[in-house]
Amino acid sequence: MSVQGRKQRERAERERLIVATARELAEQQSWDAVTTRRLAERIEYSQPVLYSHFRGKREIIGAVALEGAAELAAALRTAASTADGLRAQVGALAHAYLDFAERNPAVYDAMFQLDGGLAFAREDDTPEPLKDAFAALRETLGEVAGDGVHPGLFTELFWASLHGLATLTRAGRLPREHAEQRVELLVTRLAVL
Amino acid sequence: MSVQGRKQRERAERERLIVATARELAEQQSWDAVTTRRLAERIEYSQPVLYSHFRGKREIIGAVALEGAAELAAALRTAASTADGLRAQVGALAHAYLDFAERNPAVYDAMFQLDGGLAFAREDDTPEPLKDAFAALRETLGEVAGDGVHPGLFTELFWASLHGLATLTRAGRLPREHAEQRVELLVTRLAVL
DNA sequence: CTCGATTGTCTAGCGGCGCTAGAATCGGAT
DNA sequence: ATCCGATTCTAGCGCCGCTAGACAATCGAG
Repeated sequence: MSVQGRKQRERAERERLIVATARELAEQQSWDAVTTRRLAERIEYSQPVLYSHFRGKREIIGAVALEGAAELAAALRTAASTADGLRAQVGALAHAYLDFAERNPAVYDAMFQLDGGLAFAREDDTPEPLKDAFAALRETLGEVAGDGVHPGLFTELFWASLHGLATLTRAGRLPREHAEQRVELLVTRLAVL
Repeated sequence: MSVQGRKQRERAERERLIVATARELAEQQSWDAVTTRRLAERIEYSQPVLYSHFRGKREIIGAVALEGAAELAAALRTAASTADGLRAQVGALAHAYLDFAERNPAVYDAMFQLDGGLAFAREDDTPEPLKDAFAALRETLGEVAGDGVHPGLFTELFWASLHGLATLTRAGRLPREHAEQRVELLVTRLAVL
């Protein structure tokens, strides 16, 4: 009865291959270059095979986004736990966030710029990895929200600021030159230490 | 000799029509709905006419973006000049910015999310309206940067925060519910009053 | 062991996209 | 009235996301 099992494993493996290949192609060239034809060619299957795993291109982007969210959450927790003292922790958290966006631009786009068909904001059906990445931010930032300020709300604001810095920098709207100073200013001003 | 003049005017008029129609269609439906075919049909010319005014779709988006930048700059200046006191001015500025993004989502996308082929960051060839919108922010925000903080850098950070709030809210990533409180918190914490 | 049914994969094609070459038409100057 | 240059259009290229239907491989029942 292990025949079915083997098939299932092979199928799951192929799904991982699709997601990994899409991500790779997006990082190498851009999401525009990730067409169903090229993706199919790279995994050495025909186009329709993609549609037996995902409803369409959106869902593939969504899968990359979820993978990215899990990695981001882990990176944030590592950064926060490595630093000593509140101030350093918040700084490390912010840097880790911006580093992630800078080093994985395509994944970051999949998460926050493209339509990956992922639900949000409605508490219930937001995918777990995304909630967890937010939770990772909140664990540290909740400590510096200040008296009488809701930790969740404070985290949302801090996150939005990071997101703005990340996207505007990457789009060439903000010179990379003083990126460091902007982060420092953000941490100093927003966090109550 | 006014024949040439009339033709030039008609041509300029048609160009305005193209930009206005693209903007309208984008706001009504979405930028995805703005295809060269549909756009051509709405202005009652054939597709290639669009290419006698713009290099391609990107440039049309860029034209909408520039129009939007000029409007945003004006809205920001009006807001700042209407309020009394530094604190109120900064608050009004922030609200005006977010209102603009909320009320003109397609235009905002043209400016900051889509590729309109506009240069940035390199001081020299950034289009005038964009520099001016940034200048409008700086005029007010420069007053509250705080001692020893470069006004331009402070403005960049404040702008990035607003941009983050605008995009994440519009994408449904942040609940609209406490939007007001987030802005208040941003103003209170970032600005040195 | 055979043979129909089920499952999996592929070929081929649909409608729509941005963009362009070359035909057709128009309008002012001679 | 006729020509010629500018303007506009028709038609079509190569690509996109997606899917119907043909075909092959695999499995379970007789």
